[in-house]
Amino acid sequence: MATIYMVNYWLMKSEPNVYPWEQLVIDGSTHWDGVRNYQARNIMRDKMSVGDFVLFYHSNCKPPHVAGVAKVCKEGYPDFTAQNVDSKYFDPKATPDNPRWMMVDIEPISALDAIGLPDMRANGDLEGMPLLQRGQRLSVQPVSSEHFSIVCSMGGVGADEISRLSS
DNA sequence: GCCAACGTTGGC
DNA sequence: GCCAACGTTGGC
Repeated sequence: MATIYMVNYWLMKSEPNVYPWEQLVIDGSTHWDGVRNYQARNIMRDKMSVGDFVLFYHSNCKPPHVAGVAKVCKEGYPDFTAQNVDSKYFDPKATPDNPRWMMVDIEPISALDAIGLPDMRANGDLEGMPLLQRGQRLSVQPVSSEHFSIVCSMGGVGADEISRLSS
């Protein structure tokens, strides 16, 4: 009997002057530290699974854009930077018993031609995408499989090609 | 640099 | 538990 694995899709924001897509490619994988928002934490802790796809989004730049596709390669575990007094992400309320903040690891799958936020807004097929909602600030957010495919296509890589590259 | 939208903090 | 003050995010 075959086991069906549910693959989910996400979008994660990073400021290019803090941690750009190019650095992820150099590193080969990275732990997504520094998330200090409960909603985003809960997604990483409860929802993300190994094999899930991630749109890697560059925020706070002109224009903001999706830069590539990554894949979750390690499921939620404590964000150790919260317990490091020397880290800018240090949180005195985080302890070994109650780490408070969680992270996942991701690895790059494929670069995309930069897909600017204005282009995404202009694409009616992306209507309803959380990223495009007014006032949304979540740094880790869900993406539907349909929207994921559309964004990949806009970036010059078919979703089937993404699947092939990730296996 | 502005500011809208949110999230968090802490006094009461 | 309310809510004002404050801090942060992030597009513009």
